[in-house]
This record gives sequence, structure tokens and C-alpha cells, in this order.
Amino acid sequence: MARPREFDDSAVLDAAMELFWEKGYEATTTQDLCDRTGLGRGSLYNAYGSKHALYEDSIKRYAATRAALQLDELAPNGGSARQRLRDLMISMIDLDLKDPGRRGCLALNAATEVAGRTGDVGGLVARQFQDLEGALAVLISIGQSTGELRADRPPLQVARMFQSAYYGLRVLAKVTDDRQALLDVVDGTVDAL
Amino acid sequence: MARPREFDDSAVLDAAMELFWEKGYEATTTQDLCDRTGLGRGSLYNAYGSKHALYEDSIKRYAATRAALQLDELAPNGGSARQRLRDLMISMIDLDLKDPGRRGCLALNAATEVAGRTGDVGGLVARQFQDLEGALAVLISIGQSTGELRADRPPLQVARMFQSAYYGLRVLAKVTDDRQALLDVVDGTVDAL
DNA sequence: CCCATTCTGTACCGCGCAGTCAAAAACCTA
DNA sequence: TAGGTTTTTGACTGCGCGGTACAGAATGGG
Repeated sequence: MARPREFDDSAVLDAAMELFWEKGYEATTTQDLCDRTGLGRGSLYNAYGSKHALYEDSIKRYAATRAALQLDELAPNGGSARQRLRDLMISMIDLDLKDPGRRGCLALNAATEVAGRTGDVGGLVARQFQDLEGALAVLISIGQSTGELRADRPPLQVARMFQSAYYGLRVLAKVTDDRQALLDVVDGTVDAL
Repeated sequence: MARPREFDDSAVLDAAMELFWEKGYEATTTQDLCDRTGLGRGSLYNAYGSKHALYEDSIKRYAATRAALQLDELAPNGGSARQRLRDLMISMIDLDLKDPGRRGCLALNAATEVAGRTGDVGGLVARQFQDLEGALAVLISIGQSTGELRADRPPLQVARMFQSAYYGLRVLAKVTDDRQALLDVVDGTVDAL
């Protein structure tokens, strides 16, 4: 019962997310956000409250889109677990090396930049990490039960070691162009499953 | 043949390094730097040129002190390679979880915050990463030759997968207090050596 | 058809930012 | 002790920051 919004919330969040993804929280200015979203300052603040709130919304958006897509790709589908895990890493190498801005993973970036300093961000990121851990554990558990993977260790432990190698991979991809080095990580890790 | 400096260069760099370590580059202000180092603005700029130059110097200082110490601990000494690698991870878990500021690893933080944007930082960090990779490869190579470690893969590949898991561990430690989850990473990784 | 309500655009705010500068102080050489 | 050189001090600058205020535009219910 009043004037309706002229913008699409999802599109604005996507734009903000991309920006924070590229530049990080501190280096992104509110003017940048206005430019990229196309909103005026008034609209932006009316709708989202503050730069930090918009940052948190962007992280949630990231989880709901990009991260969710990744989890889907890990969902068991009867195929080879080992191959799925390998594909996950390989596709990330391709993505990271192709990206000139070397944005990496927004959740990982948020973890290192903001961790702890501002209450909620740490929690949001931790939840994303746990979601990945869970999806990995399910996939690995199945792989173990079919005899495809070594079954002498708890699936959760294996999931955690894989997840760690995966995040490390994305850190390394931030500063190197050496594809072979990154592929070694994949081979070494997948071999250990 | 002029007025000598009143401050100790190493101490100033240590102070600046600690600050960048705690807050990251963008969130650290020049006033913060003056406060922590005890230098006036003029002295700081006279000696180091700019905030960014001081940041690079801080990263070099980190490499020359903290990182170098870590490399020493990995230097072969006849003991168990597996144990050394495990100890490295465990001691980092203890360090990270004990640190209320959750600073993590300065080089890793720099990699995710600044990567690429500013020419030299990426290079400095990449060099540190390579130094660790090298030290790990040497240790693993020896472990393989003594029969302590699996010898069916190139040492460099194993080193790279370990390094990746190690950096991933430090990312995870930024946002979780779950020691068991981190220990699982250690166990899973060391088991794969 | 009006009015309460919400959204939009923009001018504006105070602050703190990175960086500069000139003058005074401290030192070394001779 | 005088001169040349560097460091120190701290006031200063211009700018861009995150956030606010408010006037007008757009809407829908009564």
C-alpha cells in the first residue's frame, strides 16, 4: 500500500556480491556500490541499512547461489565419488586461473578478511564451510560403502582433509599461475581418498 | 654524517607487521601505524615512503622472522618426517585457537586480500609459498628414501598436497573453534603421506 | 480523488583518511 | 664551534568516506 520498489532485489544483491567479491569489504566504498547496483544512496540505505548489512546479505546470496550450485554438483548420483571430487577441484582451478581479478572464493575471502572482527560474518562463513563439509562427508561415505574409496577411516575425517586441501588450493590459486602445481594438489589429494 | 635515527628499524617493522597481521591492509590506518610504532607521521613517511611500501616491508619481515622459523623446524634432522609434518600442523592449531584475534598467517591473509591488485605483494607472497613448498619437498623426499613414507609419488606432488591442506587448515581455523575438526584434517593428511 | 506511506534522488554532514611540509633539533665532520 | 645534512615534530591539506536529511515522486486503500 505504497510506492513499490523500482529495482530487483536479487539483481542488486548479485551486483553487490560481485563487487565485494572483487575488492573485499574494506576496499569497497558505498559509492562503488551505488555505481554497480544503479541505486541512489537513499534507496540503498533504505533497503539494506548499512554497508556491513549489505555485505552480510551478499555473503548469504553467495551461499544461496554459487555455493549451493557447488553442493548440487556433489550430491550423490550413482557416479564415481572420486571423479566428482576430482572434477570439483579441476573446475575450480580452471575458474580461478581464467579469472583476471583472481577473486577466488567469497566465503574464504570473508573468512580471512573479517573473521571474528564483526560477529555475524564469521558465523555465516562457518555455516557455509560446514555445509561443504557435510556434502563431502555424504559423498565420501557412499564412496566408501561401495568399495570405491578406502574405508579404513571415518568419512568425516576424510571429508575434512579434502575440504582443507580444497581451500588451500584456492589460496594457492590466488597468487600462482602454475597450473601443474595446482594439478599436483589435485592428484595428491585424490590419490589419498 | 647527519642526525641518526632514534628508532630501531626492526622494532618498527615488527610493530607494523603485527598491526597489518591483526587488521589487514585496508583496515589499518596510518594513524594506527604511528600509534603502534611510536613514530610521528613525518618519520614514518621519511623512512618508509608510503603505507603500501611499509606493508610490503612488513611482509618481508614476516618472511624473514616467522616464516623462516617455520622452515627451520622443517629442516631435516634425522628424526621422523611424518612426526615433523604432524607437529607443524598441530602447533599451528594451538597457535590459531589460542589467538583471540585469529590473525592466522600474514602471508595467507595478504594473498586473499591483495592478490594481484598491487603488483609486488602477490610476488612476495608467492615466494613465501614456494619456500614452504621447497622445504616440504626436501623433507618428504628424505622420508621417502628412508622408507618412512610412501614412495610411489613424486615428493613435490606430495609436498604440494600437504601444503594445500596446511593452508586450508589455517583458513578453517579462522572461523571455527572445533579442535576436533582441525585435528581430523591433520590425521587425514598425515595418514596420506 | 485524496492522503498515508513508501521509494527515489541529491545535497549535505562531520570525520578521518593518506600524505605533505616547514621549521626546529640532533648529529658528524672539520 | 660552525656548516651541512638528516631526522623529528606536528600542524596542515584536500579529499572521499559512511551515513543522514529531506523534498518530491509514485503508489494504493478508502
